[in-house]
Amino acid sequence: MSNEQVSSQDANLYAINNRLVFRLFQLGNTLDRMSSKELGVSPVHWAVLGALSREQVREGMLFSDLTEYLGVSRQNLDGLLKRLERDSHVIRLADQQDRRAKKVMLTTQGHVFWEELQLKIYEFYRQTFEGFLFDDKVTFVHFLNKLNNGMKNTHISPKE
Amino acid sequence: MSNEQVSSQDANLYAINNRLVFRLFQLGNTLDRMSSKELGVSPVHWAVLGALSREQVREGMLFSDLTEYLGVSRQNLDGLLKRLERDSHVIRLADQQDRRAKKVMLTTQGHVFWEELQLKIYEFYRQTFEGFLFDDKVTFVHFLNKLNNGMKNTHISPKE
DNA sequence: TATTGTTATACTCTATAACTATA
DNA sequence: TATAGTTATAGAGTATAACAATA
Repeated sequence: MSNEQVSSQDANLYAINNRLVFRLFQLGNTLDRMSSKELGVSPVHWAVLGALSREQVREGMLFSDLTEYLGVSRQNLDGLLKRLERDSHVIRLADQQDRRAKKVMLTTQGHVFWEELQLKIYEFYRQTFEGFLFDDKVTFVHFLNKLNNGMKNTHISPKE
Repeated sequence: MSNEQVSSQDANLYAINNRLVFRLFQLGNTLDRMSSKELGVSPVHWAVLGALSREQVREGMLFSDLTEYLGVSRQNLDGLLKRLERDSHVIRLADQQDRRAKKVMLTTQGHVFWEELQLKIYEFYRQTFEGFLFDDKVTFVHFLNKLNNGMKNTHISPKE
C-alpha cells in the first residue's frame, strides 16, 4: 500500500494509487475514531440513526430495506440493532402485511438523541470541512462514489 | 449522517456534508470488504506489510515509528504484529541501542508474500481506478489529506 | 521518573453457516 | 421452496488501564 517500488515504467501511476488507498485507509480510521470520540457514536450507528430519522420513514423502515440502504449484512445489522435497542434508541415491530418482516423505527428517546446529536454533528462539520469550497465537496463526493463503484466491481481471479 | 432536515437556511451546505461523510463511510466499508475478499489481507495488514517492504526500512523499523506511521495505538499494533508473526510474515527483534525498543521487519517469507500480493494489488488498482484520470487522483488525494487533517483537529466541547 | 512495549479486558464490527417462522 | 430475520461462532480491530523492563 505504501510501497512505491514497481518493476515497470509506470511507477508514478502505481504510486498515486498506493497513496490514494493509504490515505483512504487513514481517513477511514480517523472517521471511526473521531466519530466515536467526539460525537459518542460509531459511524455505523450514526448511519443507522440518520437513515431512521428521515421524514419519509417516520413510520419505520423495513429491516431488509435498511440492510440494503446501509450495505451491511442482515446478521450484522441484527447485532447493531440489538445495541441500539439496548440503548432504547430503536425498536423493531412485526410488520402487519408480512409477518416475517420487521419494521425498524426510532423511539421517542431515539429522536431526542438524534436531535441532540445533530448539534454536535453541525459543529463537527463546521470544523472538519473548514477550508473546503462547496464545489470541492461536490467533486469530492463524485470521486468517492466513482471509486466506491469501481472497487465494488473489482474481482481478482483466485489463481495465486 | 443521511438526515437532510436542518432548521436553518443552509440546508444544502449541510446536505453535502452528510452525503460526503456517508459516502466516505461506505467507501471505507467497501475497502475493508474488497481488500479482505479479493486480496486476502485486511487494509491494516496491507498497510503494515507495505510500510515494512520499503527499501529504506530493509533493516527493520522501530515499533514506535511504525505506530506513528500507521496511526494505530501501541496496543493495537502489538495485536496486529502478533497475527503477522503467527503467519510468519514479520519478526520483532530487540534493538541494540535501546534495549526497550523493538525493530520490526519482514521475514523472507513475508517478502515473498508481499511480492505475490503486489501482482494482485496491481490488478486491483487497474480495475478499481478505471476511468480515473491521473490528475483526478492527485486532486482526490489532496482532498483526502485535507479532510483527514481537518477531521483530526476537530474537537467538540463535551457539554451535551 | 519517563518511555517502550506487553498484557488484560471489554466492546464493536464483520463474515459465515445454520436455524425459525412465515410466505 | 424461498424469504425474513435470528442465533451462534469466530476473527479482527479498537480503546483503556495497568504492568515490566529499560532508560
